[in-house]
Amino acid sequence: MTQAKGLDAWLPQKAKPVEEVRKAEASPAQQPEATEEKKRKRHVYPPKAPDNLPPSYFVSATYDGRQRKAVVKLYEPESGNIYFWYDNTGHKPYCLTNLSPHELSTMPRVIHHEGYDHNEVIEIFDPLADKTVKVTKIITNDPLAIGGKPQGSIRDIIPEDYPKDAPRKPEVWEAKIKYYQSYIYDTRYLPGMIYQVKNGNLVPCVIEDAEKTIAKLKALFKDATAEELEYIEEWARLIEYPAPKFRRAAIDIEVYAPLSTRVPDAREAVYPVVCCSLYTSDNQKKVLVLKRPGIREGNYPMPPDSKIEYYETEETLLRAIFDILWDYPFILTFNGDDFDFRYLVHRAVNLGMNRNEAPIDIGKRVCLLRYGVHIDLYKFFFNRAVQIYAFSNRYRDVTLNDVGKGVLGLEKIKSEKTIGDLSYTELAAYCLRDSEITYKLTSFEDELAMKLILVLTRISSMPMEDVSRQGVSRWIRNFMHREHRHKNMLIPNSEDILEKKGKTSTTAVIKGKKYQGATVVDPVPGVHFNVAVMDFPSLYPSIIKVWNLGYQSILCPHPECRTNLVPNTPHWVCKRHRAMESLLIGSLRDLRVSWYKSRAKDKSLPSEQRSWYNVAQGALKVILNASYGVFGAESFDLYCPPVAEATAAVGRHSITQILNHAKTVGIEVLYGDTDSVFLKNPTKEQIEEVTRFTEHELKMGIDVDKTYRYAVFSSRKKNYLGVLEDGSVDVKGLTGKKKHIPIFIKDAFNQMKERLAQVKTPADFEKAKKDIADIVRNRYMILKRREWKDMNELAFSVVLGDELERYTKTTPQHVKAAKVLKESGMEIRAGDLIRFVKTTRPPHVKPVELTSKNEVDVDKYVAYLHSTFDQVLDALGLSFDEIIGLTKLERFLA
DNA sequence: GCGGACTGCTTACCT
DNA sequence: ACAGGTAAGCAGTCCGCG
Repeated sequence: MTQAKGLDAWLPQKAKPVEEVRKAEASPAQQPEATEEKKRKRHVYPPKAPDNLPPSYFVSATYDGRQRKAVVKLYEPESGNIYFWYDNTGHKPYCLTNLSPHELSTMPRVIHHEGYDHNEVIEIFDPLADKTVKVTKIITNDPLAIGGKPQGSIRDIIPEDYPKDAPRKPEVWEAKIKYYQSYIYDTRYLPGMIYQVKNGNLVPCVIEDAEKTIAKLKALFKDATAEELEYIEEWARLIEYPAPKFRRAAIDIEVYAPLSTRVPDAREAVYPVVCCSLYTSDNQKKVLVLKRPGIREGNYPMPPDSKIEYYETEETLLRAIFDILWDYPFILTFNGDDFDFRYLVHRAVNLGMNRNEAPIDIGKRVCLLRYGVHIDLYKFFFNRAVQIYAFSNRYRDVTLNDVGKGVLGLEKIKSEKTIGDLSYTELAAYCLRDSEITYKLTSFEDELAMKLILVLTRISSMPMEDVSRQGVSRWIRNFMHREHRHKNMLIPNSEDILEKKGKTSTTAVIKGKKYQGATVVDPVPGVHFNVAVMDFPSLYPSIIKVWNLGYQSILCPHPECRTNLVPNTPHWVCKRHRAMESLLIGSLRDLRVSWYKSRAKDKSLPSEQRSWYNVAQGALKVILNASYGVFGAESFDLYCPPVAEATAAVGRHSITQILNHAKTVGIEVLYGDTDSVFLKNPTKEQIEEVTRFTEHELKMGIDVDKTYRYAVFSSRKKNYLGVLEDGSVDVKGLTGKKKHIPIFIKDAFNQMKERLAQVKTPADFEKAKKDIADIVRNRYMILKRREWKDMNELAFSVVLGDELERYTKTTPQHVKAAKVLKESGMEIRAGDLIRFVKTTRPPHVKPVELTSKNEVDVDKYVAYLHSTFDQVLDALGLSFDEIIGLTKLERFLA
């Protein structure tokens, strides 16, 4: 390890002027102005890292087919450039097999394979067999020789050519790992971390400030074993090291299309690219526009300090765009994988340009850049885990408009016209807004999104391109794979885990599920004052830690472990060895709970640092929340159903124990779900008793998460309303909060919510009840008199979960409405939000746009209002029918 | 032929 | 392509009813 120099410039904790810290060793970034000649050259030869490169971030790794080497993309933040460092360790692609070298020598298609290099016998620990074994390592000169070709890959040849009557099954391991991942694991390089090139070698930088913090933080974990502490330290290093400023550009293109209802096909690229906007971290706001006959300039207002550049031909426009892609180390798009970049490449080819002029590599699903890192924010914001935990559901439709609105409060420019009808300034403003939103999605809250991607890059050991596109199960798989390689453990094949450890033994409550999940306690209906909510922080990760769960440890081969049973299951857990997953997940959990959660809230820290800790704890939350689920997901490479089942079983056992204990010490439990219990008006001693009991009996921490001034329960599970001491209101599961209901009803619900927030004592309720009755009566009258302002208020908005033609079993209302829209010429796709109104005449639904006031089925809306409010009203002792003035007889008849 | 009881499908939510 | 549990509304089916 070497000491970093000149790093202070991008340490968030020390904002010194750049000049002050710039060291005498000149940065290689100071390149002379590129001439046309040089520009063309760099299109062929990307910038190679010099023998000595100042501290730079490992942002990506890939395989260079021409040089047959792994290549690392390094981002040097002072110059803002990317440098390519080519492997100099001689690392080669390989896979493992149980066949002996002798057996391999009888397989000509393997040993005479054009990519085959040699083989050697190695010793490795087999986690399923729980012993060290000898396997043969097949080394090749080309990753494609192992796998990836449609036919003739070694991983396919071995099972094909091995004698069928042989006594054992031929096995091939680790043949599906991408080569650059294999390279990253074996070299122990950590993507996202800081490296220097010294005399041609890539060496890690040590950041003293971060190391000091790590040393300090380690002291907090007094109960941790030495092994656990090592893991905690490694995770902490990945998170404590500083982030750079990311020099980046958001881009967006517009394509001329004769029909406004259809998106131009990116593979055909028949229409011209007419516009490209650029919004960058160095404050460029630029729009490149194609000159076309008959287009007015117009005078649509452009943002100040933005500028328009006109291009006479499409070729020159495309070249200018490609130059941008050679300039910026990070390029942001919204759906660039599927549209912008694909279109640009095909369009360039259609125009007769040389394919290599476009610095874009097109894959099946992704488009990567030859030079920098392309981050497609559509993919990142589409990620469910990111959507829920990192952006707390602030958007729901993954469109630029909706994400921009939900996260930034910034929307697209609305326009009724088609691209061809816009004046130059209208087009430019429209296009620029799109890249502005795209850029700001990464800059808001102190660059939260970029930092999140960086932290996830480090945790998962994946290139930034991959981490921003792939799901949480890939992140988890990759850090587990990394750990296997670091410990010289064979990475088992999924089928072998399943075969050895088997399936599940409990019965799920829900038909079609694989095993039984969490317990939900029946709520005690009514209004309850002073409710303490106690919960286990990260229950499932804690269980995985405390119970030593992992695919190796569950149902292990040792006889003496068979008595170590998981409650309510026939599964036992290993007592001999610590499972790797238990260590990885447990240490990550402890670090989040004992360090990052509180640091993110620590007001004594500078705000930049607090925001960094907030990013970190959010990233850990995303991963921890998924860390149990992945074991029950077939798509996960270390899929092991008994592990998932055991985790859930211990969870049920834990909450049940608390319930029973609370009963014996006389605490009333009002409700509980998975990892929480709601206690009615508990004394301090009672809370202490519950805490003591769980820590002692269950070996897990529990705390009071929040206390409600009062909470309202109906008899429905996962449905309640709680008012916190500061007057803020938690609404859980109630229809009034669901996003598909008409605003007309939601508004009334929110009025009620606000009124309930005012209630402080049981006595306050009487007045509140009258006001709530008024709110309901008012809505009812508006409906009956058809006095609503706008049809949009009555629209239900439901997401079309699947393509229209795939609804074969039933035709739900939103599908009926979607079909009507399709008839009228609209393009309807899975994921679209369908807005419809309930009408009196069959088929009883109509898209909002097509509905007039007199068609509305008012009674249906009254019924919906009724059911929405009933969830709260019965607990308050109110009746919807009485509020709207029905007599007892009328109610009986109704 | 109609209506109620029932099951299944679909979406949105909770942890 | 992380899991299971719950609520709600509607679509579709079955069965009884002289």
